[in-house]
Amino acid sequence: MLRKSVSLADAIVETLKADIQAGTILPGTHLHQEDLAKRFAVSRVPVRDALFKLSSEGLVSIEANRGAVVTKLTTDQITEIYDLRLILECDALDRAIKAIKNEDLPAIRRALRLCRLEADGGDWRAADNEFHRTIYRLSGRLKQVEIIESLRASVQAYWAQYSTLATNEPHWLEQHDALYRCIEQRDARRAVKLLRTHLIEASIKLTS
Amino acid sequence: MLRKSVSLADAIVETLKADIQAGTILPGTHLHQEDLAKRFAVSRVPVRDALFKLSSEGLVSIEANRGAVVTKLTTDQITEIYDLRLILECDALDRAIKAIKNEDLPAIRRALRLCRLEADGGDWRAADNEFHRTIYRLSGRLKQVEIIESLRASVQAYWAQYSTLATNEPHWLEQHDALYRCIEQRDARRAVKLLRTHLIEASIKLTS
DNA sequence: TTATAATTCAATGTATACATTTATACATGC
DNA sequence: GCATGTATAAATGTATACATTGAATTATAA
Repeated sequence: MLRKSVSLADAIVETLKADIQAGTILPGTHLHQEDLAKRFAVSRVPVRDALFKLSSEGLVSIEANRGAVVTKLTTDQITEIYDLRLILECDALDRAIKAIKNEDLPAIRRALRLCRLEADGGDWRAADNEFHRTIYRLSGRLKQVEIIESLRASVQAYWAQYSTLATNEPHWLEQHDALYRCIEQRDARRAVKLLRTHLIEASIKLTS
Repeated sequence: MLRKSVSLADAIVETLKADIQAGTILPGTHLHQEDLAKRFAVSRVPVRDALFKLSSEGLVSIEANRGAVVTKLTTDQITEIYDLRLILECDALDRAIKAIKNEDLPAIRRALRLCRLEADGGDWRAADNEFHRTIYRLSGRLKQVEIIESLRASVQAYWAQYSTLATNEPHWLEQHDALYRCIEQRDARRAVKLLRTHLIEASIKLTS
């Protein structure tokens, strides 16, 4: 259950993050230190460390003397996050395309292939994240990518109900393909436009 | 030395943050848990909590089993942060002006007065932060404001050498006044343009 | 009955003690 | 002389025990 990565706290972070994003632990759930310590068979100390780290990514909200709660977002907050993603991801994509080299393309193609592979049944959300992260990283803006990752992680839980990409959003795969073609041709303008549409669609779907 | 806010960890966070941003503790400094515990006359536990919280704001970087270091930024990283601030703050300002009501103006004027008051000798950076925060909050985008605050805090330490605003940047006060007038007249376009200039100037000054 | 105050219990916050990891110094081999 | 390996010290990671806070419950008074 708990494969020790480097510290117990990190392992707990990974496990809880997966649970939250998979919808196993729902937003609003109170996370008792004692319970978690029992579940992972560790003391409360690494559990506390883990909760702090999760709070830094915005996945849980900690209130002094009152414990941690899995962050619950209103539709307004989800909209805000998607607006922020729109700004930051479009900028990162634009910069990435302007900085990209031919030798970077195979990595993107690989991520793209993984998306198709995981589209139904598999963990398509993780694959989707990996695809976008791979691209954004090429912008060289690590802080920006970090913030984007955090924002993406925050809304991840609210996609939990859509277990398969293929049945729910069949055209998303085509959008990914189209995005790749734009990147290949260094057509930043069109790529950004695609991403914009992609994100707006997602935002609407999630808040209605 | 340590006025207990709500938890010891929070009090330590406040103190260390002030030290880092004032330049008392320089970027790159290694923060030993034991030393800090001794300094604040507490155990290592709240110190660890505090370090985690500071890391979530990006002020310190933690590596497993290797401790915490006050985040040291390259000029490229500072530039990146200012680019991000440019995007996020301009957007927040635009939204704020479009949402602002007449009853919100006194609070801004008060913050503006404080800026003039602290311009030489006093803590002008805190006053400046408060001024901008007051405005941005009116956008109703709390997550965005939070990210902006975090980014502002990250570069704060690098302004430590400029102890007084009045002697170093006399025209900043006028820029603040001008910004307020734009807000008063709901001239979002011009306000954003001013802020843009303001931030670009700051970025250049800090990275050259 | 309702409101308020005291009590109790459960949760988090903190301290101390132990375990593990990392880095330094020194020794040993080639 | 340089590289490798081992031993030692110092730091962080973790466990256990205690202190404090907050919430629920009961008791009391109006």
